Amino acid sequence: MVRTRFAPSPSGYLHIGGARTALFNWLFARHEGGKFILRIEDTDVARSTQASVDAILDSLRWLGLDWDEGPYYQSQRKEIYVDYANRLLSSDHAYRCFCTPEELGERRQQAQKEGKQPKYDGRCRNLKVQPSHKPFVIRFKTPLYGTTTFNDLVKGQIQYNNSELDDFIIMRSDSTVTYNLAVVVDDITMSINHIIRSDDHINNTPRQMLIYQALGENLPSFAHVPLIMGHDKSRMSKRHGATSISAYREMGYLPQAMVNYLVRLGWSFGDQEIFSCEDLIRKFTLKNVGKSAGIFNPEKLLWLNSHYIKTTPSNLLVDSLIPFLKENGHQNIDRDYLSHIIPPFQERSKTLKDMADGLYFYFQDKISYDPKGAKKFLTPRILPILDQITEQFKKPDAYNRQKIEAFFRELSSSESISLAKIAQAVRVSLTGATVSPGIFEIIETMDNDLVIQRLDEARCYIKNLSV
RNA sequence: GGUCCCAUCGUCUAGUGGCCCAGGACGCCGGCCUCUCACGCCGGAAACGCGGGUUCGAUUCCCGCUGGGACCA
Repeated sequence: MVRTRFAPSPSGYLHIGGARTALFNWLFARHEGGKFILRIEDTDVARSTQASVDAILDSLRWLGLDWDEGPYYQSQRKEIYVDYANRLLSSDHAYRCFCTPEELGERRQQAQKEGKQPKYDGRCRNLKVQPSHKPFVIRFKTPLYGTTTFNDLVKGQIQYNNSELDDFIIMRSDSTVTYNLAVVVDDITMSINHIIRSDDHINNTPRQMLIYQALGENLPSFAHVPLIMGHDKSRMSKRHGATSISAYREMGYLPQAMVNYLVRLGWSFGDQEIFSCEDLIRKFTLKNVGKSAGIFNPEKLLWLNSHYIKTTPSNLLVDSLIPFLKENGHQNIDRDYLSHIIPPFQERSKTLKDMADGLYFYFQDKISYDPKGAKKFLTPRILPILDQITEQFKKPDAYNRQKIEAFFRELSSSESISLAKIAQAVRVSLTGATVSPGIFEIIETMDNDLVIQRLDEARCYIKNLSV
């Protein structure tokens, strides 16, 4: 059975790149009917926080990436790592090194001066007599000759000369183990057989393979997916703007949009752009993952978001939307009513935030007029028209879209005034703005009393102008 | 500096020797629709980094260069 894992270190929010790695692992596991395991790499105590763990788990759930096991925490597995380090020591695949950091620093400088590789010179590799009370680190005994080769599921054949690899440290003098050992021990003990991770780990792979071999374990398959870059082709960081999943959530993006965007950045299925989750699980294979790094493109993400806002049934959108309305100060929103009024907004909102902002006039007691709009459209000339419209809407059966439109068109011809002028005047009266969804739809969905009230207010406004 | 990875429109990509004077999508430009703004629809500009091979024929295979990136130091 396929077993994949996502192993973030909890030193901040889940970022775009990490989310995509998690997504690929999840999709691969789901596609293959395998398991997806979550592991928290929190060995760096100084930078790891519980708040980060919570944030990461929260973002994964939001994206819909559920895990089958874990989260396991590296910080709780220290004895296991030490045990494995000792095994390597006793099987002569590792050795104690007593060189001090100062000595190593000197030798490195010396080597650089002579134009040599600044790698460890293997001085303690075959020590006859070991000092008894000096601190030591444990180094892995890397083969001096030969090559380490693997067939990466994304990149293809990759080969390293073992002579290029030095005797790297697997356990520090304070008995904490280094990254390469911890990862391998975790992946072995958690039976991970497909390691899908970002390609900045490629150079670690041969060292990790050597540890697997020294331990007599079967090698997993490796798949290194390219990194996501910022617009300037450098690795994504804060200075490229919003990079965390939670930031996009707060800006009003939908998880489906995020997933769809992320998966298409580096993976493709012919010319298809839109994928449902089920579709992705069915179609996802590593063979279709591209080899080259991709640049994060916020415009395309925004387009996908607007697509999903448009196509998601309104009743399924309200729960995600309500927090944004609350954020804008609107409380006690009726879900059914909300679901009833948002369809025209779905057509023209790029984010849930946009939508919440656009809906304000439904929920705000007092609206203020856009100055330019009021000046241009709320004129004495339009007053008698607004009077007639107000009268019409006092009739209970007037609030039907077809009837509203028919009435407006009649007015337009009988009063010899363009429909645009009438519509804009009513728009400003009801919404305060010159931009909104179709005015007939607004009248139809807005509370009848509120329509009358706003029209009254607009008429008062015009009357006061002429005084 | 060493090791490794990568290279099709501005961006994401399709393309696995002839179907490609290169297809789709975002963005951009123009038009249509129209009560405003959007949506939608139609149309347009826009790419195979360079140089050698291999081949009857290379975007597609091989080599070199250049460029970008990652890791280590």
